[in-house]
Amino acid sequence: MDCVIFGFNGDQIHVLLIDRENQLKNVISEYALPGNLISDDENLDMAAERVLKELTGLSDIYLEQFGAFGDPDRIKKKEDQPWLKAVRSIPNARVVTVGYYSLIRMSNYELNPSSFAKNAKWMPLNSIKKLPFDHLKILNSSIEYLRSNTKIKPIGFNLLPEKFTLNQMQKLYEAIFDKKIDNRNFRRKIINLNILDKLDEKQSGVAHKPANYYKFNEKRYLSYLKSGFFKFEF
Amino acid sequence: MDCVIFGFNGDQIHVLLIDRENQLKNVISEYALPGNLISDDENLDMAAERVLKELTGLSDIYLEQFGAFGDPDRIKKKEDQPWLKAVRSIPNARVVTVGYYSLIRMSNYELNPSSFAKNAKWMPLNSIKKLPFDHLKILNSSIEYLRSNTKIKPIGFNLLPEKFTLNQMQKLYEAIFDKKIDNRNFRRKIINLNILDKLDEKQSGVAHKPANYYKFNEKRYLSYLKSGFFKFEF
DNA sequence: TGTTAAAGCGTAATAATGACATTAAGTAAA
DNA sequence: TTTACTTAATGTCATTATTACGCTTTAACA
Repeated sequence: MDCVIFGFNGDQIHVLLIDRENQLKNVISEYALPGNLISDDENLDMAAERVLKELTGLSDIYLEQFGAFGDPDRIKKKEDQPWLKAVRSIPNARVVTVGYYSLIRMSNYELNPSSFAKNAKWMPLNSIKKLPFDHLKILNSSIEYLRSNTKIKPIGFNLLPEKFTLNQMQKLYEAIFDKKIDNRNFRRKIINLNILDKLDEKQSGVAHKPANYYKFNEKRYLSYLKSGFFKFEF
Repeated sequence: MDCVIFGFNGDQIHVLLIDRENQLKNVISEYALPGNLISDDENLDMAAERVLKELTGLSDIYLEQFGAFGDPDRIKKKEDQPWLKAVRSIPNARVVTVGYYSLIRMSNYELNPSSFAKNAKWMPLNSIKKLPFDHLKILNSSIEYLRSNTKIKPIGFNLLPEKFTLNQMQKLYEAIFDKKIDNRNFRRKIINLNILDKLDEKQSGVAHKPANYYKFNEKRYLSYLKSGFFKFEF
């Protein structure tokens, strides 16, 4: 099971990668998607939750399965062999992996490091060019999934701060779709969905007109998240 | 790997189920989703294609992965034990399965039976109440997936005859969404998508105004199918 | 030749979308 | 204290999409 953990810092989408064992620094990429084997007494979702918890200390986070990957040669790259030999009891065993993706608030993670955390790192999505095994394929697949999901389900709850401005939210959507959005149309659309509550609070200390803060109306957010439809395109 | 193979007969959605070994007729449900283990030299998609081919003789059919299922107790139901013992070398081994779904023209299948085929059977979706293992869960998940997919991608290419009337197509959509659709609005919408070519041919022998036949414009159909957006709701 | 049944056209009211420009509210610098 | 700067926030119009309908057409068949 492998996890693609997306985070947002107000500007760019990032992905949480873990540093592999130190002695293997000579392999092409030292960073990989966090993942783990599934133990006998847990189901797939539980395994994904466990990895996320161990890594970030967070639970109750949005987590969704987006695909299974089982090319016979997914662990056959030459440069991956040393690591496999060091870590796996049967290095060449056929392994099928299930991909999960999660959306988390980067700041949350930075505030709650856990045992694993010192070996993990946020990487800007755009800068990730190499990953071991088929992790690049898995990552690309997760992005595709994230995009098409974002078109039909609300997101942001786990990516934005508790209170946020509409502009921050717009930036998030722009980062995901890699596309500029008209601010007036964005506002109209997001507000008409009725998933946001306008707070009685403004930015302060900024050298321009302060923006109003909003928060998600959790009830409506969740009902959209489940029942599912929703069209969000620009 | 398990396959949910949907078929349409002009009226109801059906699912292709296979009869399990004869000696086990005393188990609660004799029919199950077709599936197979994945062999060492094939990837997941290939395994699904193989099962579909063996079962129906068809290839080049729409086939999509919709999820992985790995509850530790998915093969622990009491009534499933005799079958497992008879068929599996390690009956209690933890097994994760990957679900694929496929859409095929029922008539095509009936015309091209193959080795397996005599043990397989089309069941109307609505009548399937019991299945072994977690196959009911897998089936339900596939239906959900089919529905939400149908909202954003064209379907019908593999479910309808080569030539079909708009009414047949409408019936298909009505069957999938289990909902009546206004015929005038349906027509307008589907026609404006530009995925249909109107043929110079009509129904004959019907006791009412004969309907025009249409076929899919494969090029545009495929481009929608891949690039993906599209909104089809009523 | 009239009855029946589905095909297929049309339209009017309403809702959603896309494209576009200006004013408002703060800080900071002159 | 005035001015410059920066981002927030709002409004409108033309176009397109949606919903909810009614009516005419074309065949078979009695």
